[in-house]
Amino acid sequence: MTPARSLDDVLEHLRAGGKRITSPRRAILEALLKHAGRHPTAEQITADVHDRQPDVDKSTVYRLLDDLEKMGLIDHVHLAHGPAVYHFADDAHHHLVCENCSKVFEVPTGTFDALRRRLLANFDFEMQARHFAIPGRCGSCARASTSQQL
Amino acid sequence: MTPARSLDDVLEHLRAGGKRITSPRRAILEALLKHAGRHPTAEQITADVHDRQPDVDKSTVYRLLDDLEKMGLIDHVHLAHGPAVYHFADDAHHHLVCENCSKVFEVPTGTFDALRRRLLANFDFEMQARHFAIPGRCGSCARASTSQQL
DNA sequence: TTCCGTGCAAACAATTTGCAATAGA
DNA sequence: TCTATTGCAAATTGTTTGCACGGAA
Repeated sequence: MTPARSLDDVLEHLRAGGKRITSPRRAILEALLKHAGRHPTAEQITADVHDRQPDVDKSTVYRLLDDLEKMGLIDHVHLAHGPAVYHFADDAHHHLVCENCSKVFEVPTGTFDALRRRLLANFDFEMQARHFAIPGRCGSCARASTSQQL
Repeated sequence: MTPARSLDDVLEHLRAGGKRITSPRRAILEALLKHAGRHPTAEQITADVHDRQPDVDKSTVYRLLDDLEKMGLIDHVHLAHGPAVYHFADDAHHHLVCENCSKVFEVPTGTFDALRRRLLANFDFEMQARHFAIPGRCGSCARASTSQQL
């Protein structure tokens, strides 16, 4: 996957996919790029767009996010609860979410290779955890709480 | 965890927790027990209850499911998409869901021991995957589709 | 001139909540 | 009696959809 991390880059991908370049799309892409490396929700992206263009509707944001995902430029991830978050597809990683403090930790995809092989060998199942975070408890929350198990 | 798989058993747990025994609760528990070993949704349980007592509201079902979970009698699991499913807590296992055919496969919790240890050692993170299924593709769907990767 | 893309409003699914009436203990 | 529990309706959250208008190509 060629990284697509500049506005021109993504616009080019859009054009190549037969999509039109519009002002809402520019604004959404700029917001997305601004959040690169983080995990923005559709709502956060929409809020960002609204700073500049208050009339852009959230449905437009969702529609473009869908398109970008179909084009393989971005991925969505469901954290333990709440809305999906988005990140660039070339920034491949898996996610751990603390169910207590909601912090998100990124781990290299290789971390799951052994499990992936085991599920394939023992259960004939091709794991695909890209879109779902692994929930649990981060170290500091685990130590902070003397309470019962999660 | 003492298995609680008979109506009397669960009623006893409820009483012990200071809860009242009511007719809606009996019906919900009977439906739950009838589905033991499967993965019913709140809606399926409600439908079941309605066969006998059409006036029981789904909010009542949700409220009892919450209570039972707080008491440690049942667990909920989020499959890849759609509603949560419920199963008895003593029937501990993890879930694989095929994103194509939606079939659910149960795997022993031990399957994840190595990953659990690795996440703890490398990332100071206590994995708790009980409430979330691992999505992917089951063998037959993987072989059936000559299409692209998930 | 074509359609694609858009804002708007409404629909959606799953779940939660407020509230007054009811019924267990 | 006394308060937990219930049905009902409405609110919530995150996301999707139908539709007619407007603007990119």
